[in-house]
Parts: sequence; structure tokens; C-alpha cells
Amino acid sequence: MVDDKVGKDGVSGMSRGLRPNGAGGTSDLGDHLPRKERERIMHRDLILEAAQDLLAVKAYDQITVQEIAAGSEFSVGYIYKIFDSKEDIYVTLIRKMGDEMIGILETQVVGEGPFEQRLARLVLAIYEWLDANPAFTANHAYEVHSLVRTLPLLAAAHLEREEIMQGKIRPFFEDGIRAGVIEGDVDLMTKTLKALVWGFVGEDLFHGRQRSRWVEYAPIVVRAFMRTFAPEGGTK
Amino acid sequence: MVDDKVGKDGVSGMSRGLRPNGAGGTSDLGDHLPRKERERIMHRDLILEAAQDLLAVKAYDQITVQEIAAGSEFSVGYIYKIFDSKEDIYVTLIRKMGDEMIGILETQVVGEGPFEQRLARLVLAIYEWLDANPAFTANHAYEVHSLVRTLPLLAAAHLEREEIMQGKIRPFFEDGIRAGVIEGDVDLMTKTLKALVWGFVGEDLFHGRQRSRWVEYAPIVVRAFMRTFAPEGGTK
Amino acid sequence: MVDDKVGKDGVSGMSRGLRPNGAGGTSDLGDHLPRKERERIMHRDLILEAAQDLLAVKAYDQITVQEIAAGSEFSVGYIYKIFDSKEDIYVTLIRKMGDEMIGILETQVVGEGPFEQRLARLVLAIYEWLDANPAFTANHAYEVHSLVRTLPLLAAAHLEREEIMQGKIRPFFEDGIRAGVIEGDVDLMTKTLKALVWGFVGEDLFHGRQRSRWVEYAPIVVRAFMRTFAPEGGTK
Amino acid sequence: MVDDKVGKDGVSGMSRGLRPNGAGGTSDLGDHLPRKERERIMHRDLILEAAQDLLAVKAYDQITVQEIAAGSEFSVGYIYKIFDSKEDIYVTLIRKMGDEMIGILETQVVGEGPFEQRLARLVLAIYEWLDANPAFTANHAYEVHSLVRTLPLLAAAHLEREEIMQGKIRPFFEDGIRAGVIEGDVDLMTKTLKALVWGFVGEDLFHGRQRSRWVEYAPIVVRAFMRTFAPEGGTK
DNA sequence: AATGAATGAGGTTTCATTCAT
DNA sequence: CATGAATGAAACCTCATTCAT
Repeated sequence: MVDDKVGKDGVSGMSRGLRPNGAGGTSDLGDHLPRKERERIMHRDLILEAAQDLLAVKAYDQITVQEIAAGSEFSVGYIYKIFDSKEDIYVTLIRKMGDEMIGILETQVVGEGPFEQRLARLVLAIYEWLDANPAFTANHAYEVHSLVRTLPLLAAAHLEREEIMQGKIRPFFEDGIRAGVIEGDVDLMTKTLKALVWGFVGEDLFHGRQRSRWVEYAPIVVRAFMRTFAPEGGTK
Repeated sequence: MVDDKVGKDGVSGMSRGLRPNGAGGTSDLGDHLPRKERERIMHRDLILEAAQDLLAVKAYDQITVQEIAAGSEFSVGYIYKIFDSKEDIYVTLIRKMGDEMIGILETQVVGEGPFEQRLARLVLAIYEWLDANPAFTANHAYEVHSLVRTLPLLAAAHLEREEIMQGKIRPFFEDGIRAGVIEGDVDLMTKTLKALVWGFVGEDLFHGRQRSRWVEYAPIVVRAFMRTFAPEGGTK
Repeated sequence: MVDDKVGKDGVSGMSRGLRPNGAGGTSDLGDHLPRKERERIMHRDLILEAAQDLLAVKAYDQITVQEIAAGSEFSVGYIYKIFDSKEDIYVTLIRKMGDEMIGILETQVVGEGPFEQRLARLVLAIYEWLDANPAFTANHAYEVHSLVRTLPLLAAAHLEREEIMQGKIRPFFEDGIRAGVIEGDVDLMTKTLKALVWGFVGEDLFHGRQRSRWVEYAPIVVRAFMRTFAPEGGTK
Repeated sequence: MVDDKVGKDGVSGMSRGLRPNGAGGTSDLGDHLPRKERERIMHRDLILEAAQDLLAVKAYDQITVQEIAAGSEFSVGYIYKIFDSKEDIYVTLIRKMGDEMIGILETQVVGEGPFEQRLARLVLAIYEWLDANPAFTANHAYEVHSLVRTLPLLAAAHLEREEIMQGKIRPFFEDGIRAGVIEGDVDLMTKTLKALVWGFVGEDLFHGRQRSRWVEYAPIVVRAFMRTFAPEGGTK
């Protein structure tokens, strides 16, 4: 039904790639930088990775910069050479992950085929990426929204990405409406989709069972969405 | 359509009442305690309230006991006479709010009438209560789940209440299945309902616009739920 | 050899009596006080007793007034009605015990018989009293001297009693010199006797074996003292 | 009479040397450590020294880490980088001083010559060392034994050293017995010697007169000891 | 470039003391 | 007379950040 290959290789791969060689993320657009610069970016990514691994386990405020230093095998001083502050590390991480997610939207939303199929592809791609980045997902599902209230830089970065994503998804829903397979307010659709996608993530995280892959929720999300916004006297 | 009175008076009122006179919460069962005891409970509630107001604005780790003291107009020392630790304050708060929410479930779920109507009543009651307790809602929507990983007492208290709630809602869904208006896995239904209810809360919190009341999302949640689990060859 | 009865009943009994009825100590000279006054003294002694029991187990600074209150079954407030401060409790205790010890000296030192016999009686009486008051002994052996440096009231009270004791024992040693059974500097004799008596107490306290009664060290102390100060060409 | 040089240069010098250049203590075995490491040890010793100076003046519980920081001219945070806790500072100090004292025993006890001469040398060396470390002596004479009851790490460290010292001194006394110049129970001898040595220290500390050097008590201690344990029908 | 020693403000918690009842 | 709720200064300890090497 859905072209898995595209989702996996085209998108999730970016993050999986992050671990071994740090080539992933937003940083690898325009590759031919001076070696020094490339190394710096590699180091930055290793630090982000260490931070992310810690965020999978404890809250932002409970993580110390010394722990991030230990995890990344760099010194505290070097971390402060690359990042302005602890908040900056976190913001950079959120920004990076947000960009990856935007990448997914861009790739999936422009696809061909009937609306429901495209939606299914999109949801699947998102869940695959979330599954591939459990550390980030675990934290993001909850804590970003809490921290946003006191970390202004984080708030700005997060809001910016949220708006980009809404901008991408809006025309997609309008396609669906034009095709007559869904109807209703586009804003509400966005909210509903987000609520569904993250709602399932949260649930499973909390109960911490030997994590069933979130991908399994993809069909139910698609179904719930399609039915909720199905036209009243639906042709279906 | 929905019986507002029941929701408001029977349940939500408890918390709203807390603010002015401290008579609310789980503590007002059995009123004729010695005066000292009653005062202590009043003070406890005032402290909890101060904590809650702060949680509406910042994360748990960014709140200091000094601030709670200032907010409640008690001294730091007195707070430690009443609570064992900062964590204890938070746990008590979560426990108290959890109990209120369980109260809503108990009241709403046993009602009369067709399943969809009862569901509508339940969702409405929940949103009304959340609307009445924005400070708690703002925090709970996100941070509890994050903190649960490092505060063991919180984890225990939260899990306990989650399980009670699931125990209450399960027979309710089974009623709906028996009546033939929904079909599917009961666990999945629980997850889906939670995802929807909290999903909308989170969204609006984050964008912090002059808060549209969450109650407005009640119909869309009910609709999404009913359609998602509508029987395949539904009579509807 | 030594008249045990005198030592026990005449002196140690004061402290042992303290426990059940609080009639002991320095306070019972002049008995026919108004009832209120007598009660107050009884209460004071109960508080001192609680303090002493705690001092047997932890250092002065590690004991809280609330613990003393709990131990004596009075309220914190009442303790502050009777004593000016935590230091005052301690000072009063030291004063009381010091007075009891002075009482022993007074009683023993004036006795009849050859010098060595009187010394033996004295040492035995002291050890019996220490044995009867292990809580005080345990603490006094070490901590008083440490606290004296920062608690000026304590320093004054302690020094005062030390001087009284030296005043009592001096003529006793002079008797011995006059009788020709010891020779040397009286000050040095005082120091040596004190060093011996308390030295053994300290040792056994620290090693905390199922406390052999200190009384057992009496003969060795007497022997050490007599031999140390025996006249060079001794007739003995 | 007694070989001062050995005592002074071989042992006491270590501590006296500590003050000016930090080269003293247990730390200077094996000098060619990396510079960072050497600095750390120097700093550690400076902190210990500051702690010791404070202990000469007030009780352990009345000393704050801030004061130690001020005294050593390091920050509080740095102190906690080097020591685990306030207790750890104290324990390290006791351990260090205990090791120095053991060093004295080792050096003195193995000497040549008749028993009484060796004893005199030992006592003199100890008093010289105590005289050279008045801050430590002032505290150790009393407070260690009190704190041992509530600081478990201290108790362990102290007991360990006490046992080592007993192990060293025992064969020394056995030598004396074999030579026929003393007789009696070796345990009692150990206790008596300790009581005498520390008894004089305590006395003088308390009265705080313009400190007569403790060394002056060495002859009287030796004399008291020898006479106390002299064989009954002594050849002497 | 990279380190990690060093800082000190600030957090949680304790406890001697007061005072209204 | 007696209580114990209430206070707040101060203790121990942590950690984001800096800077000399």
C-alpha cells in the first residue's frame, strides 16, 4: 500500500546516520566545507547526540553539562566553545530534529496518488522517524512544551518550525477537500492530526512496556482522521 | 444536549471552590475535624495552590520552594512541616487532581441514555474541569510524563490513578460495544480517547492565544471517537 | 577495704534517684518550696534527663530542641519557659553533674584512715558515680572540653566547678605529703589523677564493648598514682 | 638523653613542613606525579590545613564549609570537587594525622637500648609531634571520640588506625616484660599509657594557659608508667 | 584546538526560637 | 500553666559558566 522504501531511506536514514558519523541533520547541506569546519560540525553532532541520549532518561533541568561532556567525550570547555549555553544545546537539538521532521513532510506531502494513500504514507513516515529516534521522541512528546514557557530561544525555534510544518500540511489538506474525501476546517484538521499522532506516542512512552513500535498506530491514526473528516453524506 | 449541571456542580466545582475558601479537594470528606487539623488542611491546600500556579508558568525544576513559600504566604520552614520534600508537594498535587478527575469519571460514566450521549457528557465534563483548572492542565498535559522518569513517588501515584481511570472507563466502552454503536479493541479506544482529549489541550496551550475554552473541542472529540470506532457495516 | 555503702548511698544515689522522681541533683537542698516551684524543678530535671540521654548517643550540635521536647514529653515552648536557650540546658546539666561530683569529693576526702585507703575510697566513689551515670560520662569525657571553646556560659560554669574540685583535693594531697607517703608537686598530682581517671573512661567508651564497669579500673588508678608519687627512698 | 633528631626530622617534621610548602603529610611518597596531580594534592592539603585550624578553635559541627573555603582561599565548589562531603574532609584529616602518628610509633618503637630509654624516646617523640600540631591535638584529644558515634566513615578510619597502633606497641611492651622491667597485662599497659599521654594534653588544653609545651610531661608519663608496672619484688 | 580546574550564586532542607492561644 | 504552629537564617551541596594553559 505504502512505499516503505521511500520513507525509510529518504528520510529516517538521516537520523540513523547521525550516530556513527554525524553526517546527518541540517548540517550536511553543502558538503565541501574546509576540514576544520567539517570536524566542528561532527563534534557538534556528537554533543547533540549525547544530550539527546540523556534527555531520553531525565528532564532537561536534571541533566548537567558535565554529563553531556562525559557522554560526548569532550570537555566542558569545548562544549562551551561550540554552544553558547546549555539552553543553546537544547535549542539546537530541537531545531535539528524539527528540520528533519519538516524534511519528512516535504518529501511525503508532495507525493502522487489518492489523498488517503498520501496521508497513510505521511503518517507512516513520521512514525518511522519517531521510532528511529526514540530518545528525541520520548522527550519531545512532553518536555519541549513545558520548557518553551521559560526558555525564550527554544520557544522561538520551536514556534518557527511548527509554523513551517503547518504551512506544508495546509495545501495537502486542501487537496483532500478539493478531492471531496474530507471536509471541515483546515486548522482543526491540523490540530486533530497532531493530537492523534503524538497522543499515541505519549501513551506508550509512559507505560514503558517493551516498546511496541509506534508505526503500528499509523493505520488507526489514518482511519480516525479520515472518518472524522469524512463528508457528511459521504460518497464512501 | 449535555447535562452541564451535573458536571459543574458535582465535580468541577470542587476545584473552583478551592481557591476562595480552601474547602475543596479530597480533604472535605468528613468535616468535623479538630480545628487545628482543619487549619492544617487549609494551609496544605493553599500551598498546593501556590505550587500549581507556579507550575502553570514554569517547569517543576525551575520552581523553588522559596517561591512556593512566597506564593502561599507561608514560610519555607512551615512548608517542610507539612510536606516531606519538594517532590512530596508535587506528588500530593498530582494525587489530588487525579482524584478529582476520577471523580468525574465515576459521576459521568454511570449515567443513563444512549452511549454517544453519555460519551458527550463525559468529554464535556472533563473539558469543563480542565478549563476550570488551567494551571494544573497546563502542566499536566506535558510535564508529569517527563518527571515520572526521575521522581519515583510521582510515578507510583500517577500510575495508580491512571489504572483506576482505565478500570472505570473500560466497562463504559464495553456498554457501547454491547449496544452495537462501537466496535474494536477496548485498550485502543482508551488510548485514542486520551490522545484526542489531551491532544487538543496541548495544542492550544502551546500557542497560548487568548485561551479559547477547551470545552469547544468536546464535540469534535466525540465525533472523531464515534466515527473511528463505528462498526464497519454501521447502521448509522 | 573500702566502704562501699557510703559511696553508693551517700553520693551516687542522688543521680540514680533522678530518674524516677526527679528529686535528685542540686535542686533538693531546701525541700519545702511552694508546690508550683517544686513541680517546676521536677520538670526541669525531666528535661535535663532527656537531654542527657540524647547526649549519650549524639553530639550536642546534633541534638535538636524538638528531640529533647519529645524525650521529656514536654512541648518546645515549655522548655523555653524553663531554659533560656539550648546552651542553657546544656550548661545547667553540666553544672548539676559537676555539683554532684563535688559532693563526692567533699564526702570522700574528709574521711578517716591512712592516705592510700582514703584515695582508694575516693577513686572508687567517683567510678561508681560515673558508672551510675553512663549517659553523662560518655559525653562529658570528651565533648564538654570541645564545646567549652565556643559556649562561653558553659566555659564559665565548667571552670568554676573545676576550680572548686581542685580546692577540695589539694589539702587531701597535702595530707598525703605530710604523712610522707607521697611527694612532689600538688598541681602535677591533680593533673595526673584526672588524667588517669578520665583516661580509662575514654578508652572503654570508644571501644564500646559490652561496658565493663569503670569501677574495675579503680585499683589500677590508685596503684599508678601511689607509685608515681612514692617518695624516692620510700619507706614502703 | 633522648635522640631528638630522629623524632623531629624523621617524623614530626612532616607536619611542620606542611604549613609552609604543603610537601608534608602522607602524600609525598613517590614525588614524580603529573603536575596537575601534585597541585591537587597541594590544594587538598591546604584545605585540610584550613579545616584543622578551625578545629583548633571550634567544634566540627560549628565549622561551616564556607569557613573552610575562606580559610583555604578556595571556593566552596572546589572543596566539593576534592572532597565528597564535609565529613570526608574531617575523615581525611584524621586519617592523615593518624598515619603520621603511626609513623612515629614505627620509628621509635624499633630502636635500640634498654626498655625505659626506648619508652622515653617514644613518649618524647609523640609529645613533640603533638606540640608541633596543636590545632590537631586540641581537637583530637576530645572531639574525635564524640563524633565517632555519628559519623560512620570517621569511626571506621579511626578504629583502623587505633588497631594498627596497638599492633605496633604490643610487641614493644612484650619486650619490656621479657626484659623483666615491667610486668602485667599488655592491654592494660596500652590503656594506661594512652590515658596518661592524652590526659595531660587534655588538661592543659582546657586551661588554655600560655601553652606550656606538652613535651614537659614526657618524664612524668614515663615515670608513672614504669613504676605502675614495675615488678612487685623489683630488682630496681 | 581542547582541556578541566576553579568559581560562587542559588537550591533544598534543618532547626533554634517566638508567640498566639 | 503549657502548647506547637510558624518563622527565617543559615547549613550543605550542585552546577552553569569561565579562563589559564
